[in-house]
Amino acid sequence: MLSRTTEYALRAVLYLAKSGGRPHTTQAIAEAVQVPEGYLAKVLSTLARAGVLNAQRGPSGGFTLARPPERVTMLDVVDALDALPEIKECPLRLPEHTPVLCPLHRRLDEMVTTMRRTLAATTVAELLAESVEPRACEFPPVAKPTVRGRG
Amino acid sequence: MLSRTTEYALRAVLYLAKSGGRPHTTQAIAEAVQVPEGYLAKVLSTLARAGVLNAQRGPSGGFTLARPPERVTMLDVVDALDALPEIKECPLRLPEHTPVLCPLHRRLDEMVTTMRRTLAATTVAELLAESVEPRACEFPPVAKPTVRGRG
DNA sequence: GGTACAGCGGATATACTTATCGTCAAATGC
DNA sequence: GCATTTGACGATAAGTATATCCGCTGTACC
Repeated sequence: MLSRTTEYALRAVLYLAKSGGRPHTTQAIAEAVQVPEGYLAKVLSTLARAGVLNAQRGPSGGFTLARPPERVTMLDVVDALDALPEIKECPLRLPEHTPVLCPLHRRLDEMVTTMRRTLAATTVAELLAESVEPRACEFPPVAKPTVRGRG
Repeated sequence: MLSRTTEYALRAVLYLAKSGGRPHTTQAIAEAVQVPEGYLAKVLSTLARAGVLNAQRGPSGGFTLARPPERVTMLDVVDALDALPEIKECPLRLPEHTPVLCPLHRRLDEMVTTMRRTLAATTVAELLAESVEPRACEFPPVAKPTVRGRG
């Protein structure tokens, strides 16, 4: 339903929110949330461009949340990527379906709207708070001392 | 959100429901609902295999609805293709996320469930009934065109 | 049986999403 | 300045959804 890319982005944002304010590198996030590092790099860049994350280069750099978790919604993340379609006209472009959509596309539009509302109503902070009980959305331990370089 | 294939399928089913019980060929449907004929052929086959349509070969053959429109829901069509994901476990497969999902995926699962309910609650017959006229309670912001087609 | 119609199924092409890789540019510390 | 860290960006590959093509099979009618 939501793309894999969006799933990755949500996981990454949640991880950053949970891990406090200091920057985390792409590599660290990728290992923690189990997402291909090279691909995650692009996703994180997109989130930074959209203003959801801050990017900091150089030693002890990385990504941080651009706002406190209470002010980042799931919709912010979803919209940063490409996300939800707007159904504002019938794909057939029949004149009689504008501006009032035909019943089929009215239904579909309503579903999208409902999703938007749900996403907009849920902040990252809420997700974190809920995850205290039952057991948190823990991310796998990063036990392995990594060798530099990719892969 | 829903795939293009699903959109095609919904249009085709709606067309068949609207056009009465006699068989319609792939070509006729494709022209009517503006979908690439070769591709639609596969979609219609899938719908027939799923029991939503009946297929009849030979002269004056084609596709018909397998049940009266009152007993075909949008969900029947969507499910016939591949459609909505089931989010029954966290993609990270963390044991502590089963059987209770983490808050993130619980939200996503709820959204899918809501969509399913909406789709299941809407029959093809309802869509047809509504498409006769825009509902009285709706006031399009633009002057109404004189001629009105069907939806 | 023969012929025309229309769906069936496999092979192939195109487009978009997802993933990988290499090179560059900015930040930090010496 | 120079070396190192780390994100930015572009090119490319792999995978999946979408679309096209063509020969085959079942059906109706004569």
